[in-house]
Amino acid sequence: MIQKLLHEGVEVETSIDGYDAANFPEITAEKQGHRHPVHTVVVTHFELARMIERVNRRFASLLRTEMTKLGVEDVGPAQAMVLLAIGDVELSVGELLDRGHYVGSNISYYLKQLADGGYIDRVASQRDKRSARIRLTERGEQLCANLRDAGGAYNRVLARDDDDLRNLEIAFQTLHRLELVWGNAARYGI
Amino acid sequence: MIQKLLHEGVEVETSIDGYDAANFPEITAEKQGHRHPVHTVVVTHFELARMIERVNRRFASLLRTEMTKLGVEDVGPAQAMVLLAIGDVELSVGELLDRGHYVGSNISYYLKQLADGGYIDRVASQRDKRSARIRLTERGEQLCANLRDAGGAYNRVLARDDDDLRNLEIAFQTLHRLELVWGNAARYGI
DNA sequence: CAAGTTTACTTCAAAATTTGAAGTAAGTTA
DNA sequence: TAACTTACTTCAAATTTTGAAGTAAACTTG
Repeated sequence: MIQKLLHEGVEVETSIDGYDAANFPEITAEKQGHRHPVHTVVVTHFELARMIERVNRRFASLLRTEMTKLGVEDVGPAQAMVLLAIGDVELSVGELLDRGHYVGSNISYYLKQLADGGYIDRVASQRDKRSARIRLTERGEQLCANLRDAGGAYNRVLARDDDDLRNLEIAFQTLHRLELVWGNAARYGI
Repeated sequence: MIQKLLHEGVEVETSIDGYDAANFPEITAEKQGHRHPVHTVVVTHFELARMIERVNRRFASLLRTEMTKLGVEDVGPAQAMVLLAIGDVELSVGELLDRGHYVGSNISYYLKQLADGGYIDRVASQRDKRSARIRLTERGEQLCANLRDAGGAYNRVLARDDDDLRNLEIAFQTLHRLELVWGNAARYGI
């Protein structure tokens, strides 16, 4: 029964928290013609992608707001994400590319701005002089720390109890699976 | 014990599928100083956001590839996402804005291109002539159908069994919660 | 070890996307 | 009916992303 649905999408049941299928007419419309009456919706490949796109947009604008509050003017949210991706370790540009699935020239561009703003240091590796080693400066660490501070409030709202923790874990790992599937498909075809 | 962690992040346990904490040194680095030895990582607010950003990038490039395969040249993946957001119903620009949390001028811009390409029809509403009613044309529906067709393969890979289904559901709903929390925070402050 | 290849990144220009301020025209309200 | 709000559009500017070259160091192979 479920197998028959796989061409169409992924059968799921509601509902976490305030979520209500009625908010998603475009989804509920797709459950036509199968047997479960209520509290069963079908999440397709594209539903997920659209959700991810929306959530990403929301987060970017949130981050922009936080940065404005912090008085950061010289770099934008995209660059801040790069800083967070670097974290507290020293790494090469290539490693950074892997971390965010960025395109090379894109990261290069961001790193230039971040270096100009004094948020990172770049040193040519001793072992391999082609490879630039990147690390946060005091200033970069400070910005990350401030952002993480501001983020604490969200962590508290999002993770109220064990159920939330479990769900966040599953969401994280499922997204990772999407990342792999979509990434491999891009490289080798599905 | 968990409550103490909430300032830092969300405690979770591994692992779905091929996921291995070793792939995420930036996360495992954060589990310093708490008691679980292995298979326990901390997913912060920003870990999730970065994951979402990455997955979104992957999907966009996948979509671009699919569209190239289909020979679609006149619109890009962002516009295709708008088409998918419209779906098979007729709606106003405002409703579309809500569906994707777009900015008005942005959607206007996309709709112009989609209309120029013959993918959508816009008709002024009879009841309220300010309001444009949008709907897919034959051509728009065809593109969506083709994309959905191509997407079937991903649905099959992603949803192999009941466990997958459950996880995808939870991921979807958890993302929806993120959407709400991040969105409300943006509007009212947290 | 010289010549060619690959790797690791950078640069630049062009394209795509997003934002924000200003505009228009229809509806609503006082 | 004047003022305000809503629903969108337009345009210019900013931001982000792509893609094609380019550079220089490291490998590899005859």
